[in-house]
Amino acid sequence: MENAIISALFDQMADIMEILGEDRFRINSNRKVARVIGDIPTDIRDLLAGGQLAKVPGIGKSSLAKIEEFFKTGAITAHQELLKKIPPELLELLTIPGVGPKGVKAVYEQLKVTSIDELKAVIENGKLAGLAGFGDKKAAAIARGIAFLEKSTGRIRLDLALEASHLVLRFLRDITGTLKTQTAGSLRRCAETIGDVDILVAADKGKDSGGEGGQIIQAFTSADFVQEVLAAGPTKGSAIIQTPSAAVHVDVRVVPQESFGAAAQYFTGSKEHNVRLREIAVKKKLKLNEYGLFKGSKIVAGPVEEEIYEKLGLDYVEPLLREDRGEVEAAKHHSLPEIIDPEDIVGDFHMHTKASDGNCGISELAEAAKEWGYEYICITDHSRSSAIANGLSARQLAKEIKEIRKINEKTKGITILAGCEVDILADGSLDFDDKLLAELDFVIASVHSGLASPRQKVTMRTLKAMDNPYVTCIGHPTGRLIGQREAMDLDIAAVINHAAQTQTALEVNANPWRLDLKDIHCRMAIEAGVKLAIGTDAHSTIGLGLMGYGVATAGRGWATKSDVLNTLSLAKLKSWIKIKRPR
DNA sequence: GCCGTTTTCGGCCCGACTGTTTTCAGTCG
Repeated sequence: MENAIISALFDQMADIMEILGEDRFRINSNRKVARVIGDIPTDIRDLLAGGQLAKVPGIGKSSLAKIEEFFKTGAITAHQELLKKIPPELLELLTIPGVGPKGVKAVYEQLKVTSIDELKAVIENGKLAGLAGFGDKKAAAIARGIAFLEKSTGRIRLDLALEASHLVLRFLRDITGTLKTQTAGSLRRCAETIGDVDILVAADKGKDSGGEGGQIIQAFTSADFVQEVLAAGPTKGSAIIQTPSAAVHVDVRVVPQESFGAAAQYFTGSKEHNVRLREIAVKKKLKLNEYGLFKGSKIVAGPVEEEIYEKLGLDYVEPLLREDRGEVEAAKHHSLPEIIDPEDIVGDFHMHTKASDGNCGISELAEAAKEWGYEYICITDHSRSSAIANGLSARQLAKEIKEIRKINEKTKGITILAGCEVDILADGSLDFDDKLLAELDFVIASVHSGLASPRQKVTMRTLKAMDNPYVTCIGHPTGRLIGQREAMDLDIAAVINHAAQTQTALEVNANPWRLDLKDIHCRMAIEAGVKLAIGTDAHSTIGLGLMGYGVATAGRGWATKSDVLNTLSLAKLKSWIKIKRPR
């Protein structure tokens, strides 16, 4: 699938045009095309052939022609023409924090710098500081930016960002002058990775430099956990903080209480969602910024986030949906989904005990799950081929099933289902025979080997597994590990179609390393009528607490309660599973 | 380059912080 490649080409065209100083609106158009293509879950080659690509907002005639050209020739002429104008290595300079297109242009034209190493050299020999518009401080800031880039791993996982936010929130709430706090940005939207953690503080006199704002930022930037201060003004502080698990970039913004809702809206983003809202505001002769929605100088909405949407003639959009993926139109036409809430979840389908690679027993998990208010859980230890995870043999699984039944009889207040995370083998067959699988209440089938195999192979294995009447669900369907391992090259459209045909659920693995299916694939599955099964893949009682990440990912895919299997009562769940099985 | 419930042409979102500046450009989100 070439979506990612084409998206990157459009982004690169925008980068080069920025360095060349071309028209910013045309640059933005290319950026938008790149983003829109990146958000499309299916092969755009198919959409192009079917004529649907021309209808996608943001992709106009010119971009469509470029995409067609790419599929015909494997390249885009306009892109190659742009590449002739600058050395391609120059683009890496744009990744340095503090260096933008103008800076790149200046160092290239005046100092012949084309790489990060060459940039380091002109910082050291003082030539950069001598450049017009630069200076000692700016050179030092760029040196810090390079150092940060070299040690940073880029965007961080959701759980690490959440940990950092808790640390900072606890600190800020104890400061005099803090009236309210709120997480914003991509963390509030539960994006799968987080660039920096945004935290909002409501304070009196936040806009005055001598007021609470300055004091709050000062307290934040001098806190023990702060490793490096990147910026500190009266209303905004930016710092790298050290948590027990990671170094995290945190931005704190202080706003007056009367602007808190507008600021929450503004800083939650996404940027693209906000642009859409501000466009609507302009059409209504209003102005929207982080201090409020204004008619002239009069504030129309500000303290409460919901009112911003209301006054713009929109239904309230949940943060999870704010990605400019059709939610603004839906809010206008009152057709937003009522997305799933963590409270809707009544069970967890995916967990491991110490029989395979977990570290607690069946009863312990059941007792812990009761605390979550669940009606049922399903024990799903690994099968024999997952040797590295101490997978169970057929005999061991048969024994575990008996043990689960016995413990279930003694356990009050929750039902323990017998399941297994059975390996999908290289030929698409399963690790256990149907006779044993038929003993289980719930079967997750997962690919754990050969993830780098060609598209046809990994797709075939997954489709074949779904044909098995005892397979309830495909576990972590794409196999990705965020920031560590690429997803399998799965034909996701084929998998979703087959899941719909075979009454097989697709897992949303809630582990923040996985979040698999991811949001846009969840949405595609839902549109095809496929049920999602959210599982924590817990290896301990603590792991049961990961459910929220999975629920958020499904919500980002526009999932409602009825799209998710583990919102069903036990009786309804059982009859759903039965439909596929032989009578 | 894209788009149209004020437009098929003429617009296109908004502000904070920094550093290098005598009033603002660049970068970021």
